[in-house]
Amino acid sequence: MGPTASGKTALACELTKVLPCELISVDSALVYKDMNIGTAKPTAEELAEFPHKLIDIRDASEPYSAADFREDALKEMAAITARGNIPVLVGGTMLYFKFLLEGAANLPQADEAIRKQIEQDAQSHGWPHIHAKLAEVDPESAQRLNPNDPQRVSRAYEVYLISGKTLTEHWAEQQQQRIPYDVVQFAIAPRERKTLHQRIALRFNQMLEQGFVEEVRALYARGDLQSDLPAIRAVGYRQVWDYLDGKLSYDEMVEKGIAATRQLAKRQITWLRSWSDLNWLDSEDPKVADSALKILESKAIVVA
RNA sequence: GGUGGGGUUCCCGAGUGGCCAAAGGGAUCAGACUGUAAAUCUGACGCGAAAGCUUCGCUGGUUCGAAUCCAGCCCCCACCA
Repeated sequence: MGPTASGKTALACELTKVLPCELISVDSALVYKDMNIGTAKPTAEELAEFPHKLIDIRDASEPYSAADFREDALKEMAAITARGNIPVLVGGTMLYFKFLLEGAANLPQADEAIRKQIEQDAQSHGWPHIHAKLAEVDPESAQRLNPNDPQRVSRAYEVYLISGKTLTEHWAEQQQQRIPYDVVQFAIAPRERKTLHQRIALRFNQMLEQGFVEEVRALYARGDLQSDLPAIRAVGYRQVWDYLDGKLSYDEMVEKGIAATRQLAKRQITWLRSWSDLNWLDSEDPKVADSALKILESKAIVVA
């Protein structure tokens, strides 16, 4: 795990060279096809040499969720261990890691129609109004949620409308579901925030040189994609989309794209700060892979 | 050289005598996170633990009191020459 632009992919590939392991991507953006440059997806050559599971498994118009991920990842892990290999999960979507490690309540799947209905209600009466309605059925959730948090308020209310049971009730029924594997967790990041910021800016500019705008233009030209889709809201894609829409100048797009990436990285680091049982690695360590291997040896996971 | 507009806290930008350490936005920092999570939301944001101290181009003045009024100076922009 690690913030964006910290060198996760490179490290994972290094490890597969020396260990009998197979890679599983833990990334909410890499699941989408035709979104390669802006997601810093491993290249076709890299993927040929180091195959990753759970990449390119959705069209940009299709939703994917943390629960989908948990299910998919557990399946892949079972298959990999059955082959006698070690599953290596690489990525920066911390909620996915959390779901995989700790499980989640048995909640109803998102319902587009109901979501739209709530959205419209909010449009005319404001989110605090929805929050108030939520408070009537699920005061505990309402208490916990900020009235201005459209996503969570909507979800909590949606859960009730779909299942007739509140989020609070679902949570109460939740059972412990620790992941059935021995887990060694690594976090990789540069020691200095400044270094990470430099890497992010450099990489964003490289993406542009590699044709990022053209990649988004192709998605834009399809005509069936909307700016509110999860895929199009991804960091960088959102800004280029706005540029193509004429809402941002090119320079503004670049500046905002880089800033959004920094903010993403910051949120990822916030997750990791309070994560338990982490082995921290330094992005700038030229021998990170060796450092990681030493830790694995010390835990007798791998024999030198 | 002339006329007009302008210089505000990291950036953009409001503020025209006290209610101003100064609206709002951005950036940044910190945090939250249970089926959208590369999402969404929250807090801090001149210095200081506080009392308080120092800011609105510079210098001086008017005033009980100035970012706001006056004078001079320095820069920027537009138009004229």
